[in-house]
Amino acid sequence: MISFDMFTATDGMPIYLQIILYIKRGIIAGTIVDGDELPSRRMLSAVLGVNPNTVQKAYKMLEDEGLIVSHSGAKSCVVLNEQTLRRVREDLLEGDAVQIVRAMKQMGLSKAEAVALLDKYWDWEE
Amino acid sequence: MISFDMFTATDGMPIYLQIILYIKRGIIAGTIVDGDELPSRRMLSAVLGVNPNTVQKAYKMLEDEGLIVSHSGAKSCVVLNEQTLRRVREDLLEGDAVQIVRAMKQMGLSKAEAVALLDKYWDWEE
Amino acid sequence: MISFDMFTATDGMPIYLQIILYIKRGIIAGTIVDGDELPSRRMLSAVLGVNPNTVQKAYKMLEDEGLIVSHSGAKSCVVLNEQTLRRVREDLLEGDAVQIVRAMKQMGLSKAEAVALLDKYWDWEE
Amino acid sequence: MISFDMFTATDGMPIYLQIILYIKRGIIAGTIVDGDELPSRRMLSAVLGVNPNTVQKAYKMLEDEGLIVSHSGAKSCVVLNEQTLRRVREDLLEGDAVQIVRAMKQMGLSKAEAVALLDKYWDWEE
DNA sequence: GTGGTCTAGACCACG
DNA sequence: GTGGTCTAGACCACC
Repeated sequence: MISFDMFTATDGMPIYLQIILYIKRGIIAGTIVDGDELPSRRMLSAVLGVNPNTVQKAYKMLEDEGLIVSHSGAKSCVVLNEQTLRRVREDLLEGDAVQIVRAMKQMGLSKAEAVALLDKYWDWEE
Repeated sequence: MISFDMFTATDGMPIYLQIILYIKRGIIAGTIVDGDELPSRRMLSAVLGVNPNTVQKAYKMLEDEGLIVSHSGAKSCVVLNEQTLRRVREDLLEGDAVQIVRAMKQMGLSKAEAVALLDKYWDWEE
Repeated sequence: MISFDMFTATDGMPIYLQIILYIKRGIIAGTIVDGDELPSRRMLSAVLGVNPNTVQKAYKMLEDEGLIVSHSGAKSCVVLNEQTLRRVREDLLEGDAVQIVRAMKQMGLSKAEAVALLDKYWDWEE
Repeated sequence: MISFDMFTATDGMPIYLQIILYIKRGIIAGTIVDGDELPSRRMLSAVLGVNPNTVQKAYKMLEDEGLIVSHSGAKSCVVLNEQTLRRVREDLLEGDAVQIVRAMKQMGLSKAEAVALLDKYWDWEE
C-alpha cells in the first residue's frame, strides 16, 4: 500500500494535478511498482484533507492514461510495463527540470548559485 | 520598461498568479528595480495573448501588496525598498527551493543526482 | 410468486426506485395481490442482474411504506387493504399521466396526435 | 430566447437529463429553432432553482451531441439542420411513446383505458 | 454579463 | 468497505 504522508499543498496548482504528480514521482522513484494497491478514495481524501471527489478525479485521469485500473467495489491497482514507466520517467524528469531551471533563471541565479540553493534546502525539514 | 518575452504557462496555475510570479522573479533578479514602469495593461495583455482584465487583476493584487502604485491615467510604477525586496526574495526563493527539493526527493533522487540533473538542463534551450 | 421478466431500465432513475415502481405497477394491474410472496432477494437480484443489496434496499423501502412485511428467515409478503391500494393507484396513475401529458405537450402535440401516437405504439413489440 | 416556465422536476431522473429532454422536446415542437439563443447558465439555473453547474452539464452534453454551440463570453446558440432535427425527432418520439406504453401496460390498462386516462389529464392544470 | 473548471458533499451500486 | 455519479458553490478567463 502506498503511503502519502509527504504530501502537502502547493501554490495554485489544482489539487488533483498534485496528486497525479505525487503518484508519478513515486513511480519514478520506484516506491510505487506494478501491482501496488492505491489507497482508497476515502482514505486518501481523509489523509490529505480534501474531498473524495478530488482524489476520484486524479485516479480517473491516471486510469485514462493507463497507469492504474479501477473496478467498482475493489481497490484500484497500479499497472506498469517497461514502456509506460519509461514514458512517465522521461516526461516528468524533463518537465520538472525545465521548469526548475526556468524559475531559477528568471530569478537571475547563476548555475553555481542554483546548486548552492539546492544544497542549502536539501536537508531542510519542515 | 519591463519586457515579458519569456513568459510561459505553468501547469494549472491561474494566469494572473503566473504574471505576479513572473514580476516577482524579475524583482529578485534585479531586472525590475524601484521606479520602473510596468507595461500598460493593454500592451501586456496583447503580448501575453490574454485578456486585459486578467492583467488588471494581477496589477491590482500587486498594488494591494504594496509592490506597485497606479495613478489613474498614468502608468503603474514599481515601488521597492530594502525591506519589501528582502521579503519578496525570501518568500519566493524559499518557496521555489522547497518545492524543487520535494519534487526531486519524491522522485527518489540523491542530492548528487539532483545537482547533476540541474547541471544537465541548465544550458538546455527549447 | 411474482415474476419480473419484463423489467427494463428507465432513464437515469436509480435501480431500487425502478424495482419499487415495477412492483407498484403490478399492484395496480392486479397481478400482485394481498398475501402474495415476493421473490427472494437473491433470486430477484439474479433475475435482474443487479446486486442483492439493491433489491434489499427496494424491499426495505416498501416495508417502511407498509406495502410488504418481512419475517426474518421467511419470505416477504405483500400486505394490501382497500385504502393503501387506492392510494398507490392514485399516486402512480396520476403521476404517470401528468408526466406523459407534459411530455407530449412539450413536443407540441395536439390531443388527437397524442392519442394517435399512443395507438400507433400500443401493439409495437421490440 | 427560449423560455423555461413549464419546467418542473420529475421523479428520480437526473436534473440535467430533464433539461436536455425539455430542450429536445422544444426542438421537436418547433418552439426552439436553428439560431435561437439559449438562456444563460445563471439565468436558467435561477429559474429552475438548481445549481449553474447542473445546467452547464446539460448544455455541455447538448454541445457534444452537436445541437448547440458555446463560446466563452458569448451566449450559447442552437444549431440545427434537417438531418439532426429528424434524428432528434425520431429518437424522442419513439422513446417517449415506448416508455409510456410500457408503463401503462404494466399497470394493466387496456388501450381504451389508456386513451381515457390521457383524455382525462390532458386539460388538467397544476 | 458570458462559459469553463475545481472543489465539496451526498447518494447509488457493488463486493 | 470499494468506485461512480449528481448536485452545489466558488473562482477563473473572456466579451
